[in-house]
Amino acid sequence: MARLVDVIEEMIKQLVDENNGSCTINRSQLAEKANCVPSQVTYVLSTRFSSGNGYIVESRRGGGGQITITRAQYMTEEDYLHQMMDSVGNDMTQQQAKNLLASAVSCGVITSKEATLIMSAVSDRALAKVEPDIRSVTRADIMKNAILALMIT
Amino acid sequence: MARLVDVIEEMIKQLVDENNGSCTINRSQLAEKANCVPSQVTYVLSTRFSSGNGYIVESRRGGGGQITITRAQYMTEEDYLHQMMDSVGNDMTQQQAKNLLASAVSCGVITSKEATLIMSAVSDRALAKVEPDIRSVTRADIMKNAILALMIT
DNA sequence: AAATACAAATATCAAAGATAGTCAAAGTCA
DNA sequence: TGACTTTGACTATCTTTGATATTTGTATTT
Repeated sequence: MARLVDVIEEMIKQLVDENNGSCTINRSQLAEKANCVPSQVTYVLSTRFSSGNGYIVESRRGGGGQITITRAQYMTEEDYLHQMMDSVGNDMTQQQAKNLLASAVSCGVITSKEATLIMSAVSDRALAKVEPDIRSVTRADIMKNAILALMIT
Repeated sequence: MARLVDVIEEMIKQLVDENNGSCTINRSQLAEKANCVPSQVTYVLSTRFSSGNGYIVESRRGGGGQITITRAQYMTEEDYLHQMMDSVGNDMTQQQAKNLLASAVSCGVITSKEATLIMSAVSDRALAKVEPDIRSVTRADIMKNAILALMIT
């Protein structure tokens, strides 16, 4: 009963790992392997492999079309944090925060302890008493401040 | 004729015990087992498994959604962090937060980077959009979650 | 060679489905 | 009476699916 998104995310990460940080896939073929519709792959790419997550995704349509996923590796810590900052919009869900931090940890930009700390600060639990309609905005504010703190330390 | 809350609390605690201090549940399924509405589970989690009670609760909505409950295991700086936790009341000013963190740093319980991180999360700036009358309460909530995070890392 | 038509991909977007959270009203108990 | 519990309707978030749009390569026509 594993989530499809997790399965696909894992498949892509493995391909990237196996190929020295970059892989090229055919969307329909991958979808067939994962037994899902092609747009599901697009969804996974946009939620788990965005630039805020430290990946570059390039694609081409038409005959012989393909998608190339590259893990950004020659990025300085400062650049990474900068991208991270940019990818935090006006608001942010708990899940988005978790994904963002997980990627930063796996890139070695922050420690898992730091990630846990930040996550604890932006969790729904911590923000329970903040009015629901500004919670996501507050989460984003806290996240941005935290990233800033990481930059200057 | 035990109360529902007690039944559910016991079920969850047993699961946590059986699984090495951490378990993942499906809210609806647990509710069905306990023969109650799903929101009752949420109620139990918020009244009996709060961070003040030494538990961390994380959740995810949507397909394959789930709730993970983890019991905090205190480590070497247990006493200090515990005291720290106790000293955070219901609410907390920015200055109080700063003082608390400063002493923790000087005791070597946390690094100054960690302190900066936490401070950034509870700063007035990060909480600017939270209504003033619940800002201090929110700050205290975040601080308690952060201390808890330090305990389990 | 340029224009056109067609086929072969990927992208987009919105609806439907699957969970969990919120909130307030009603119930219960000391 | 007041604090805690129980319930359920409504909301928020995340995933899955599929119809439609867009882009690109290639074959065909002029």
